[in-house]
Amino acid sequence: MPNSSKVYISQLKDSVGQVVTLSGWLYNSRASGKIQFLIIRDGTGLCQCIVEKGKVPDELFEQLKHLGRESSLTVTGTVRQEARSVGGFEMALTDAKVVSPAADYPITPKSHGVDFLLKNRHLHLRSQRQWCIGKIRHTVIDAIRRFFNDNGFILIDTPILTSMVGEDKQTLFEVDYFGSPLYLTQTGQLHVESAAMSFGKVYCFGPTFRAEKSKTRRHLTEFWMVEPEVAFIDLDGLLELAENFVSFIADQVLQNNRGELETLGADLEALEKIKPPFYRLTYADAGDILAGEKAKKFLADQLEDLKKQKQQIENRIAELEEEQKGQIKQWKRDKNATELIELRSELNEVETRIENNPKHAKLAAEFEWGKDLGGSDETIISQMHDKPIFVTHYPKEAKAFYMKTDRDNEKVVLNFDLLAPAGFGEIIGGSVREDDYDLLAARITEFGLKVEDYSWYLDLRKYGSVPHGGFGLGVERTVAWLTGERHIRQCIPFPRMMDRVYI
RNA sequence: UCCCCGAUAGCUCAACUGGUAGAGCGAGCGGCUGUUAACCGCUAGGUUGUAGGUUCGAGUCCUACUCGGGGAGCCA
Repeated sequence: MPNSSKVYISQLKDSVGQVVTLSGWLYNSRASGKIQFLIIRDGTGLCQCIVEKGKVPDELFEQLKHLGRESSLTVTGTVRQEARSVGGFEMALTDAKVVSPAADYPITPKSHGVDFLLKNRHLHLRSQRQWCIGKIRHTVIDAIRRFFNDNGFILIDTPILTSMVGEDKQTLFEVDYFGSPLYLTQTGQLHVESAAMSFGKVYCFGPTFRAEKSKTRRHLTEFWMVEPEVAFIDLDGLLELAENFVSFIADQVLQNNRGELETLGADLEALEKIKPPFYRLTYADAGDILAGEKAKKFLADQLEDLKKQKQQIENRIAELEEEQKGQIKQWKRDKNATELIELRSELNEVETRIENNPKHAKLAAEFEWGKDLGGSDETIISQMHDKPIFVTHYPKEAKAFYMKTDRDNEKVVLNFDLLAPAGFGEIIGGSVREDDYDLLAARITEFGLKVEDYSWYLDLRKYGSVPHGGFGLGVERTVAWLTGERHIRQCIPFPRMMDRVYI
């Protein structure tokens, strides 16, 4: 290569008019006789490269014409502004060197099923959608650390191997630790509480493990969670912290990843709305909504809507199928076939929702004070709002032993869940912790746990106990919500699901 | 643990009430000087998840199993 400077695609705007060199992979290519369009990705973005016959050696022209997707290569050319090109810039090639040719790359620019993509996860990470999500996940994690670091919180690394049972032993992964059982942590909370008594404001951030047998789009067995814990704070203080925190994350993503959000088709307008204050409901309020006319009407309207949608899709399918039977041009026939495939998959989804709607309505109508809110209940509440919703003061019996009883109403605890709007559901769970030694010891016993096993945890209530609390935010759920990705398994590079680990 | 749905070409999907498997994409070859998941022509590509059953005949019906998807419970 001649003396051209090496640049990244993200910096092309500073190189207009100059001859530069890019290194990357062939994302896609189109040939049109004497001109070729190569889309190259280098990790920072996409760039269209123009290869004109006569401007490069004939041999190279032919080589590039037959180069497979995801071949690695280095290209040199002149950068120019070009509105028609992805990213707004393109490169007129004068030279290129294939580093390593690739053939038969399994992932094509057309649609693929989830199973296929997960089996090819190591390659799928290269595709646009995963790349955008990965960049946003990076911003989310960076925002999480920055928010706490800039607000006087100290990072505490809690153990991954633990003997403590935070919530329920059945949902823990057991590990053989030199002959005796130990568990993969499902929360750093208990440990982080002790650190809060030293530093005041702390947080832990790491992977967490749940052996829940949940096969849904919002579950992973291994996921990342950040858990702040603050001494001398009450429920209102926690809610305020949580809404500022979540708003900051959303704002950072909007500032740094607008392009990625657009590529993903995220709802930017909805994201702009994520600003304090969030909605505040008590568990009792939520119950009234669920069991009342409002939710009933909401779900009935939704069902009507879905049925209308279904009818429309079916009509269109019938129309197209009729057309396919007649005498039509081949290209029209192919186009219809593509549309039919899309419509059928849409229809499938709408039908599932129609099927689930009455079930969810029934569960909501059967709301009974004392039970925890179900996943579908949270979805309904979430769908009824356009901003995140706090649900507070759950019944004591539905929640963990460490949550502080409301001194004004002994039946409920000072806890909260934060539900993301538009049907995404829970992204945060948190509470004020029981800080009274005797009450906590009694709760431990009530839960069938041994007080001896929690002696160090109880010590925190023995030596200078203070009101304190915290919460846990799920990174993947947050990323899924912000990006509009329907399944959280797309929001972690290498997802672990129940009975299912690919690479 | 329970409920619903599915498995057909490398991928995404068709095949009306049982009649002998077809598109698009991808791959290969050719055409086209501005393409945007380009387009056009040709070629190759299948023991219809496995095992059994009903039938003159099974991708289609029945049974069991395997694998996958969605949801409930539980949760971030």
